[in-house]
Amino acid sequence: MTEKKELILETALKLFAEHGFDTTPTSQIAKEAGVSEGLIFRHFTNKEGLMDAILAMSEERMARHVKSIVALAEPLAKIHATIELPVKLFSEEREFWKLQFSLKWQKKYRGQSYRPSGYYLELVEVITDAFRQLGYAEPEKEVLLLVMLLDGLSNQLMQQPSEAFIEQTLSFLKSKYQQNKLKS
Amino acid sequence: MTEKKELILETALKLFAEHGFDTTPTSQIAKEAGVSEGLIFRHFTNKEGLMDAILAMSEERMARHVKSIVALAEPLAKIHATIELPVKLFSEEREFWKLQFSLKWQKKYRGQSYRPSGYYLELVEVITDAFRQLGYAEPEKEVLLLVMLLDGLSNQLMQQPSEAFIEQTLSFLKSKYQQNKLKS
DNA sequence: TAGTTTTGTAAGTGATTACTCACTTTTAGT
DNA sequence: ACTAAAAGTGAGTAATCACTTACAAAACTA
Repeated sequence: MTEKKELILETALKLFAEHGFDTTPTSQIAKEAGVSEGLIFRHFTNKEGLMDAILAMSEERMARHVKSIVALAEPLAKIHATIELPVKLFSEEREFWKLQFSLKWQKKYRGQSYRPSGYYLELVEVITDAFRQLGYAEPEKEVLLLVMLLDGLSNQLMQQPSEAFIEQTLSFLKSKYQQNKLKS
Repeated sequence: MTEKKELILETALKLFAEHGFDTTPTSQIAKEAGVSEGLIFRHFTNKEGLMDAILAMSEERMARHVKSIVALAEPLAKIHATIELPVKLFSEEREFWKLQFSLKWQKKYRGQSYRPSGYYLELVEVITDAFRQLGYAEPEKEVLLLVMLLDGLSNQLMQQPSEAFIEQTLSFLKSKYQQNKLKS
């Protein structure tokens, strides 16, 4: 990976997240990266290839996070770590995950490059088990509920809320999942 | 509203929901509507004007639903009706709401045409009150949680789940909000 | 029915776009 | 140092796009 190739990737990520894939011309990417437009196509074949390369980074990054959650011993700790996941993703690589989430709604990337990754499925399994261990009556449904909740949380995070809001929301969510709670 | 004008709106809605705003050429809209391309601009000035006209319909439709929820007497009934809202929206006008939700992620329509409508704010107020009446300790936070949950549910509904899945999920969600539950 | 407005069309137009190509420069292996 | 491959450039190009314009048909109004 040459320096300029990496620069193209970073710039494209930034611009795609900011303006969207379709509304970001390759000419602009080249210009802001300080690179000839032709180089983009030398390295990534076409515009979609550029997007695919960006998407490929997603798997790796998500893998790190999922691994660290799976490694936790306590089932409750796993659930709490999962709740924190969206916030962590957005604080680390805001542009990247913004793009990632917006893609879910685009037909082109549904079912193709953006299919649920293996790590996502692993996380679901692990959390299902965590709910089971905690004595929840319907662990599969609880996971679905948690997934929906985190989707919604990501939605909130898109709007750049304050640190205080995030803190508050997070602890409220966690308070919903505690040892001494009803598990009907 | 002439027949052809309405035809343009319907066709544009369908295509925008299917392929996205930026990736749907006005030429295709005209072609599928069986209308000359120029007529689109006669009626809606430009492509964005067409989108705005579609968006304008959103307020009216949402208004109907919110009004019927607000009219309910029991606070718990209000909450359950709110839970059912996304499913109702998607079953009635799938394409329309798909477009609506995908717009949230597009910079162009965040904060502009797609700002939280008055009806949304009214619903939030009403549901906050419902939670308060039910004795929940932090009604404002409960509403936020419910909003996130329904965002996530809408996400699920995008993937065209089975009737059985919807039924199951809905009743599970409702079971989380019941009179005899903990209200910490 | 004459006149005016509205609705509709077909054929453009200039700008923009993703992508190519012929070419030069840099890098790396021997 | 020689050479071949890889990295990089910049000037195209064909296609597509949103939008315009000149004009005709239809619908309303008097």
